[in-house]
This record gives sequence, C-alpha cells and structure tokens, in this order.
Amino acid sequence: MRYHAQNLMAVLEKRGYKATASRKAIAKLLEQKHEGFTPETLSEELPSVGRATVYRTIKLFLEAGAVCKVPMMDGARVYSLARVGHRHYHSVCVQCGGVGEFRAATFDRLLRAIGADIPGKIVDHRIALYVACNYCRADEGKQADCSNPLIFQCRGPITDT
Amino acid sequence: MRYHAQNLMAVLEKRGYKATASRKAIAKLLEQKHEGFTPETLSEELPSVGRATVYRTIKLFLEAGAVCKVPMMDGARVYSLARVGHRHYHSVCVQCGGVGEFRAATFDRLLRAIGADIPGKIVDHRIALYVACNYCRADEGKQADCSNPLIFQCRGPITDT
DNA sequence: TATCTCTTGATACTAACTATCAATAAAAGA
DNA sequence: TCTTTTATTGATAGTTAGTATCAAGAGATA
Repeated sequence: MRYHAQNLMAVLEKRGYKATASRKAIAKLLEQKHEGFTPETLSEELPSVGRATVYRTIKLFLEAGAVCKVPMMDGARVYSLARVGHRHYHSVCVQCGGVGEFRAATFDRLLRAIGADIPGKIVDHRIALYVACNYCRADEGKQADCSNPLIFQCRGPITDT
Repeated sequence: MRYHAQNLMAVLEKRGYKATASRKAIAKLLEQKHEGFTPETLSEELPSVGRATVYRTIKLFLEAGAVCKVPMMDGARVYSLARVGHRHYHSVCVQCGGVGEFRAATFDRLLRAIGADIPGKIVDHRIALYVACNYCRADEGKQADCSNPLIFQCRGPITDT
C-alpha cells in the first residue's frame, strides 16, 4: 500500500513534528506522485511553500522511511514515495514511471550469503539494479523505445531471521 | 593486482587519449592511493595541475573502470583505485582505509536469482554494503573504536554464464 | 489567550562538479 | 626537424543539489 497524505502526516506527528500547513501541502502533493520526483520540481509545484521547507520536509520523510532516494545510472538522484510496511522493495522507471517489485526474501537470502563471506557485520546496504523493463518495451504505442531502465532499489537494515 | 601509473596511462592511451604531463602526474599520485580519495584532495596535492583537469582525468579513469566511485552511508562519495581484472569487488573503510574482498561468484549468483524474479533484463547495478569491520575492531592499538564501517562495493555488467 | 517553542521563508552559502574558451602541448606528417 | 593539426589545459564562471542562518510567524500547551 502506498502512503497517503494522512499516513505521511501521521508519520511526522509520531516523530514529534507539528502538523503545519506547509507539511500538509507537501504530503498532499506527494500522495499523488506515482513516479519519481525531486525536491526542486516539488518546490516549483508549490510556490506558496519555501524551497528550504520542501527540502527539510522531504528529509524528514526520508529519515522516517516514507520516501526513498534512488540513484540513477547517471548519478542523478530521484525521490520516490515508499510503500507502507516493514520491508518494502520498489522500482521506479525514470522514463515511464512504472513501478515493479520482487520478493524481499530473495534479497535477504543473498545478503546473508554475502554476510557469511566477509570479515565483519553488515549494518546497512544500498542496492540498485538497472533493468531494461519489459513493461516499457511492451507498451509500444506510448513508449516504443524506452532506453531508460527500471530501477529496483532496496534499502534497510539486514535482519538475521 | 592494483593499477600502477603505467597501467593507468596504458588504459588512457588504449582509449585514444594522449599521454600528457598532467595525466601522468595524476596517474603517479593515484598509484600511491591505498585508501579512498576525492578529486578535491587530489587537486590540493597537485597544485601544478588545474582542478578541472583533475576532475576530467578522474572521470576518464572512472569511464575506463580503473577508478570507482563509492557512495558512503551519509551520501558523500569517495573514489578509489580499482583492481586490474575483469570483475573486481573491493571495499574501503572510510576511517582506516582498510581494503577487503569477497568472491564475485556470490554476487553473480544472487544477481542471477533476482534477475529471474523481475520482468526485464538487468543491465547494470550498484551495490554497497556498510559493514562493521573486524579488522578495525581488532586493531585496538591504532583504531580502538572504528565506528565507520567498511564499504564493500560491486559494480559492472552482469554476465549470464 | 498567553506563552513558548517549533517552523517557516528568504536569502546566502557550500560542495561537487561541468561548461567555456583562449592558450598550449602532443602526436602525426612533410 | 619543423610544421600542422587536433587534443588538452588552466582559469574562471556557472550549475546542481542541497545546507545554514535568522528574524518573523504559526502550532500546541497551559
């Protein structure tokens, strides 16, 4: 399930932040974002809210895990709304905005395998897979030549269970 | 095996770039870098070479795969000299500069497993593991409290074999 | 409603690059 | 060896993606 404005505000209030008009406006806009976004474009869409406030609020959502920062292949970063739940794994296509998913178990397994091979304890990880997405290639009417791949991103602490 | 100045220059010449004095100076300095570095610090160490040239040359080495850009947990980026060879996997500890390694096969296996689960073709990937490193913790005389973890990084196209 | 603290918006600033461009230096050919 | 040609350089300005500052204003609590 995707976060909605209400969930987003609840996330902030749970962490002791006030439910201000600016934060509500940002949450409302985020709710509608089905593809990647940047604080900069968000700020343009919300001229009534200060640029610094947009950056600050996105950062709060990032810290709370409600928003993810996804690295693109070219080094640029795109933000995306997370899914509600303990361990979510999501994908964003920079061109078509399509979203994909795969089992967390697959990642858990492979990370445990690596963990067993290295001298130390894995405390966090960043994984991004750049994928030539079938959805875009199939959707020939609209995106006949989608050269931008899907990005599957996974982030979070590794559990031992 | 680590790259040496000679290898680095050969990499550039193989790609059609000229062996200039600036590039030789940068290669010579990189050869000695056993821990992470940034173009900015490199530039400070080489006042005779222009800052833009340092950035440009590092970029050439990045493109050639002789240098890697490693994302830190806090979002900062550190560069490190790669190992010569087809598929190298290396680690850099931001505090102690220690280098670790693990089998490529582990990664290959897990990436193939994920590849089978997703709708599309994986064309590239970025993987960084943040690890509480045993080496640093063991080296109590010098780094009694190394809270900065090792970073294991892997990058490159996925082969199907 | 008063108070107190959090939050805001405007602005300035920073880090990490990238673009521009005239001057210069490699490499290739005569 | 001396051109000639084209890549490369260094200085500098500009860009991107934020962060810091701070006086003014808005929420929450009493």
